[in-house]
Amino acid sequence: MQDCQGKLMTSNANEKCEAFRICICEESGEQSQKTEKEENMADKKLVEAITAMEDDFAQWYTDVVKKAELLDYTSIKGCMVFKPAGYAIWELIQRQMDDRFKATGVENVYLPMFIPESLLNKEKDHVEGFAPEVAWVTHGGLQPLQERLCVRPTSETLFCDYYKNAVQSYRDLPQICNQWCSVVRWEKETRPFLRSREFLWQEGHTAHATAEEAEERTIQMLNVYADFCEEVLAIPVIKGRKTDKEKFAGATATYTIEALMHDGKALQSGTSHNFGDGFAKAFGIQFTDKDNTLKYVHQTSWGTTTRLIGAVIMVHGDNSGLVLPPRIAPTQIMVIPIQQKKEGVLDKAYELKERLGAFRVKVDDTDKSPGWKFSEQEMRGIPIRVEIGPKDIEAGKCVICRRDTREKIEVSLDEIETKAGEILDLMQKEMLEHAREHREEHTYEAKDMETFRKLFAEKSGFVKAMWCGEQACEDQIKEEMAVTSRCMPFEQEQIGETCVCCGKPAKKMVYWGRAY
RNA sequence: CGAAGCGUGGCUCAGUUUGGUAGAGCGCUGCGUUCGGGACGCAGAGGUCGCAGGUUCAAAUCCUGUCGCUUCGACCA
Repeated sequence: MQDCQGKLMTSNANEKCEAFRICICEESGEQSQKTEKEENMADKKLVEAITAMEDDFAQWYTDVVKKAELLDYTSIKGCMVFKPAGYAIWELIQRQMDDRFKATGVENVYLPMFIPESLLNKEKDHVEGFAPEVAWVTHGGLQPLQERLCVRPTSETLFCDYYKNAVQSYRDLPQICNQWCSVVRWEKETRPFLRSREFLWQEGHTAHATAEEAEERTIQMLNVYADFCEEVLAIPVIKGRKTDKEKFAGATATYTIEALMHDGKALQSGTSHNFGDGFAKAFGIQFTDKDNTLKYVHQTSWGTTTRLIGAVIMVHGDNSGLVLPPRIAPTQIMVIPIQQKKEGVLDKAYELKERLGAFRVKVDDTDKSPGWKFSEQEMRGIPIRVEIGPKDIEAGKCVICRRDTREKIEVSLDEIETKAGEILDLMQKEMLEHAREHREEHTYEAKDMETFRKLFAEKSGFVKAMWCGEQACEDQIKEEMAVTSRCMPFEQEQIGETCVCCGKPAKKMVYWGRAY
């Protein structure tokens, strides 16, 4: 402890102070009052490393992204380097989501990244929605192009162009395709993972013989997303339908999953659209049905993006950095040897790694101090670490420390595989529970405008309130307090009889919030 | 697109007001001592100061222009 005090004074590597403080509280409760002075200093110095989320959530977010080495900026605004730690998370998301897609009959395809302007222009609402943010290719080599090409902001038009030829008969339906790719939207303001000019995503596009079948697929994929978020990302979501004001350009209905971040702001985490036959009519996608009549197909599209990584950061992270749910943690277990130069310590660490081979496990055998390695593991969000040193080896045990609770658990070396598995499972489960508790605590109800205003002035979170269905009320609420309707949830509650804004008879209960 | 801030070794920044031999800490390399919550010593390497003009005997510093990044708003995944 004296040692650390000394370090506090002389070092400007700061996170250790926070870590030290927490360690004291854990190991011996009665010592907590003696360190008030140290705590002040620790709090002050910590700010330089990872900004406390209570002080400045946006800065905390950026700090975590940098400290966990997920991304790097490049010389182009809004275009990021996904570093190994960041890309590995995306790969795990991709793999697990893709498995769930395939289980519902989805096939993967790949379409070009360029869209001729004339093709983009075919569906009026669609082009109006995206025109302000498309990037254009005007030259091929040194020659100007006859027709400029848009870099896809989304691929509805390309899929339509493809389906137009691929679909002739009812026997060619349904078409259930998905592609993993990147798209470009020239955003003014960019933020790592949440809003970049080029981003990675998947976009599913389907064509069906009937409206019912299209609607069924739209909802089915929304459910896939919701289950994925909860089971894999440990993020609880609200499933619902977007109002007309918020729906996708060109869609007849947009469904969404909405998640609540730690700072109480909402994040649209995935959308599923039903296009009806609007695109089919604009693009002429017709088929001959069993009754020998020509019909238009009914289409859907659905997408999720690397924004999900931003959601994970903002739902689970804390002031020591990233906290990853085990299922998407590129490294689930970090084995940290103590006094690794002592005979047999490293060998034991490698042996543990072998035995934990069922998990994604690494040994930190760098020559950094153990304290450094602990902080590093925490900033990177690695779910559990295994501390192993001479004392442990002698006692035939090791210490497992959980990232989310920082609980230290002594485990006999004989049962490390089972224990590690149990702890990871428990952590995955409890992270979802904690996120759900947080959302419940930050979900409010308003029956009248006064309460509604007060809630958004004083609290941060979702507010459930009734709505008449008129866009005028949405506009007024947005104008007045920068709050938007997040969705009309599938699970409706009758909070009141009248619209929170205008007082006319209410049609739907709506989740309102400030969004990312 | 509006507002603010910032461009100086890999990183964070000082130096710019008042022009005069490019600095610090961290990181990096080597050797040694350490190791249960960001250890320490010694020795090293590394920068045409965002870019382009201009003023001057002399520019990181003054002038003009330009490019870029970050944050906050409006718009959007």
